[in-house]
Amino acid sequence: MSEVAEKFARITPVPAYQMVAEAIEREILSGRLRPGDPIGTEAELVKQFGVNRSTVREGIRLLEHGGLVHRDSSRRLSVGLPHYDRLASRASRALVLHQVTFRELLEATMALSLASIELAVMRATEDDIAGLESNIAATEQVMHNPAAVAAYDSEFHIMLERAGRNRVLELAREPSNMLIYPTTQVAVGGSEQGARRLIEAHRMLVEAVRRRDREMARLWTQRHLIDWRKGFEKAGMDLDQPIDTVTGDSAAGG
Amino acid sequence: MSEVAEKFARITPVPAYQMVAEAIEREILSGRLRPGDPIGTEAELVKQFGVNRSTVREGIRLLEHGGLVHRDSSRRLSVGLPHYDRLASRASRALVLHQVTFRELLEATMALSLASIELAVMRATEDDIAGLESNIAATEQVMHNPAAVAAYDSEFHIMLERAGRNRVLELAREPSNMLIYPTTQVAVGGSEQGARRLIEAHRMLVEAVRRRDREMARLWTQRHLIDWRKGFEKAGMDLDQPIDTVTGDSAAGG
DNA sequence: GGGGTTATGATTGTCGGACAATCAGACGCG
DNA sequence: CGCGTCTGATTGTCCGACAATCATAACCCC
Repeated sequence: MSEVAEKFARITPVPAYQMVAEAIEREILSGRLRPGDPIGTEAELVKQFGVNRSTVREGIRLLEHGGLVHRDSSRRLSVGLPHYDRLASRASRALVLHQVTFRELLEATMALSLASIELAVMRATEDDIAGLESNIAATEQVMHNPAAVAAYDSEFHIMLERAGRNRVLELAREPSNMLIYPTTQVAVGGSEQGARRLIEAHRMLVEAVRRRDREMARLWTQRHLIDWRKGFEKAGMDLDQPIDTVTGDSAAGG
Repeated sequence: MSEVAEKFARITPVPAYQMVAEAIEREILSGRLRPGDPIGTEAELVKQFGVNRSTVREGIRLLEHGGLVHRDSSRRLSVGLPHYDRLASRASRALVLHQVTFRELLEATMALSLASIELAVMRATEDDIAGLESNIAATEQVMHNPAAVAAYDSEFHIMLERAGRNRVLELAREPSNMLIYPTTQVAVGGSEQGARRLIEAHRMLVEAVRRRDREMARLWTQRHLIDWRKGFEKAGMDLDQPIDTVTGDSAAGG
């Protein structure tokens, strides 16, 4: 943006494997290749691009890693829809590397959750609500297991935001979701009181959604998150500390 | 979450190149390798892992693509901090592939911008404000060039959110930012009136930040986004249409 | 004829070796 | 000290090869 206009463009020799990747990527992004369409075999790509198989393979690896292409049963290549999870896991790793603090996570989650819940209040269907309720029931079953509670909590909020029918927000939330999960475990772990309050909050959130009561939904979202913070503080953690202790391989996912 | 406990774990033969990538990734994520640290040459990695160079290369390509490792001048490998841009570009590509609509983008942007601006009101420094002001000055210089205005607008909002000092939010916003940019160009393009209103809104936002006036900041953020939507509608686009028309290679970036 | 089994070919993952181009660093020269 | 040159190291790309696996077709048995 604020750069001086330079006389010559920078010379950047682009390696062949990268050109292979970009060529396929362009086809996909332009819509000429649609998700599910088969891409040729490696041998075919070798012929098409006129490069060696090693080069093709290096190029394909890039797309495969990014989720743009995907190997279904057997190992044939086909165009895939990169799911948010994949991007999210990478994004949350980046957040860990950047040493974000719990405070940042909390602030962002507060804003995103409030936005999500408002949309959910507007748009949730009966099916959405039924799903949320069965999640709550399942949570009650495992109330004594902090890890399981945290897992169901994570699922609950994902379902909730899906009910809001906004995929941009969904994608925006997911990296933080993955960071929240391990900390919820810590926050709930202390006492059974924690799990109880969590379930109550979930129940009130569903009730608010059912009544289309926006203010009630906002209120309980805030309470829920404040509880989360308190549980976290009670566990002796510092809000302004980077999140790198808790985040084990559990969040990595296959 | 809702799966039955199975007796045996699924058998997933992990290719060697992937193990190479994961091994290096673990070292980085665990902190034993810090950003900037050199990773060995390909030959060294070949010796360490006991696999062929082609295999090592395929593995490295993955990390390199994800930004976890990075080749500085010459082409030596070193650990890199994946910057949000890189993730964001991939995320916004995913959004396009999923055919999100302008309405989704607008809703999410509204929520995220309001959160950003509130933090910016709290935390912006004199330097931040000076930067924003010089951006506005620069925008005025190019008022007649919609593309340039859109570019400065994008920069403005990035600076604004950076002033909020919350990297989680920053990462959450960036994918949508990249989608907004091309549409701003469309929205402003119609009349010079559009650019004028945009600059006015920016000015009021900076003023609000300077006065630490949260309500004023929220108000002008909303106005700014409503203007954006109106400009967009005036250009004859449909809010509930997927965003795939405008999103050219301009957003891809090197 | 249908269901299971076996051969066959295609495809991928991995390997070893090779070479040109390029870069870092040493060397020599003015 | 600045400059060109040389040398070794490193990367990008290529070739050819082989075992393991998968898809498919041919086969056989009931």
